[in-house]
Amino acid sequence: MHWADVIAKDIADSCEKPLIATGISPTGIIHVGSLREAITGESVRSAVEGLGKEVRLIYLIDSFDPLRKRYDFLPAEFEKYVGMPISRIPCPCGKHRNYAHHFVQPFLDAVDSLGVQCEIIWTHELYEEGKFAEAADLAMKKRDQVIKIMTEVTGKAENPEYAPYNPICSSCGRFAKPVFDTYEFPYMEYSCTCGNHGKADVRKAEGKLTWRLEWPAKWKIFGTSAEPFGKDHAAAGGSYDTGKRIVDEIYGGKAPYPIPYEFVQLKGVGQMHKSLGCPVTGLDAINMTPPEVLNYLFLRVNPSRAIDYDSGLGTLDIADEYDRMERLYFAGEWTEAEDNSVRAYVIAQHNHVPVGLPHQIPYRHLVNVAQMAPGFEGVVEVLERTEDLSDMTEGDRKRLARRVDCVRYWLNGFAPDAVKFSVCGTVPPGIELSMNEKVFLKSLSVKMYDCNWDADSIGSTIADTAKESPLGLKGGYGAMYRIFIGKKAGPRLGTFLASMDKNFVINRIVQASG
RNA sequence: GGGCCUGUAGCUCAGCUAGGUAGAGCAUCUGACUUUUAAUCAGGUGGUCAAGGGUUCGAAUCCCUUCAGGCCCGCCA
Repeated sequence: MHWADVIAKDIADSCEKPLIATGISPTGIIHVGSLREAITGESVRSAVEGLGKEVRLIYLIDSFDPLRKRYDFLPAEFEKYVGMPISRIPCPCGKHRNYAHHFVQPFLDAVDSLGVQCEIIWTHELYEEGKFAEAADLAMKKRDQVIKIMTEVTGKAENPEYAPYNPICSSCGRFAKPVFDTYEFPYMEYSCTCGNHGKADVRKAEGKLTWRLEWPAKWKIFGTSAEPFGKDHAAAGGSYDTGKRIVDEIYGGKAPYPIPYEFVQLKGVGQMHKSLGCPVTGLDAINMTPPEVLNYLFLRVNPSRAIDYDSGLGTLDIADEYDRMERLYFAGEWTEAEDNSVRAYVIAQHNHVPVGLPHQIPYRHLVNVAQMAPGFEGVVEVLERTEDLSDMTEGDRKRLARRVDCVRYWLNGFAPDAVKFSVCGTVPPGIELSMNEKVFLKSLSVKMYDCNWDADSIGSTIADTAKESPLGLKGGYGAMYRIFIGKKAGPRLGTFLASMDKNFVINRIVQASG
């Protein structure tokens, strides 16, 4: 059974109306790993839904987290915002409502395009609405017990100064040091490094629970039944362990069914980190991988397995594999070894499996075609030279358009040079042709005048001419690639040349043969 | 120091909570298509399932030990 089905079954068996929670802390640039969490959550949600249960997925944005430091990608003036909640820091680019929005908005768009059906919840709004008041009050009243749990679970030395709740200074807007012994609901005194003393109202957004207390508070508030989280939280003595006891002993609630997952690494680069910029951001991944394929990428392996995200040729492999699974699914026949992947394909649709096999264009082929013609219509034109596209549905066209965009994005920033080509404006300088090659090109140029300008005719004209030459097919093709794109190999010549102007092609051949 | 995860064909991974003769894709090789390159198809090669021990009629699968790699442990998915 696929892992998402196993988890879904457990959840469906133990909850009447399951609620899956997931979230993100948008303190910096969002990376591919964040996508794993969202997709894992949505996959479990749709699998539970498939079992006939009413199920919700909420997406919590930790918009009230403080900015820890001025990251390198932030302008120098952001130094002054360190220590403030990110919902109250201005947007770095000026186009969004605040800092949190700036980093999370593109990601939310991405999540939307992946078909994740979730309710977005902003943590800073929860604080403003006083949703955390009860938890904050309990945590403060039972602070001794909280500290006891912390030391017991983490095995670290007891810290009598441990603050379950951090007030925000009314003067400078940064998190300040709480004064514990005068606490009386709802007011908490504090003294700030800026010299200000004051009182924070825990019913208002005048302070924040620390992460280890906030997480279980969310479980209690929403009644979370399952939640995916990174392995950092899953470590022994980590925040899931402390949260489990906090929610039970302090708040009187229940911990969710845990779905820990391994981190995603970049192939050949290593671990990603939100506070450093990363070479491939979550947005890049979204832009270069079709959404359905990205879903599939995370679904095909167990959450416990680390993923090396390959932004190179691996992107093509995974798209091809996705298409193959799609074909198997609609053919209704596959081997046992493929069972898991076919199921991953189905879950990747989030209960919206197409009614019939979509019109597939091989992804690798698209990489070539996208380089032969501009725009989407241009691509369609080239494709139509060799293939009947009349049976394409509106959905097929949309998918193709999206894939073309992805391929272009990939070609621009991530594709290895080996797959890239562009038609040179003249015979590339430095290209030396042998006498045989020149003779071949000369006789080819003559035949090309009489050749119909379609892929098949061009292909056979070149093949026939090459076979008559001592160069043979291989040598003939090689010469053509060199004079057109300056490389030893390239896309199939028939379709490739057919996408260009006949006179241009002939002129080039004549030019090179002289 | 504590803990989690991983180790199956060159690569990416199924199979491990049904213990019963090792699987898929990619790559590679061969052949077909009277176009051998980067749109197709059909075949083939390829693994003492990290190592050792135990349970069993039988173990990739369950148990123990070891080795290797990755990662986490009051910020981080």
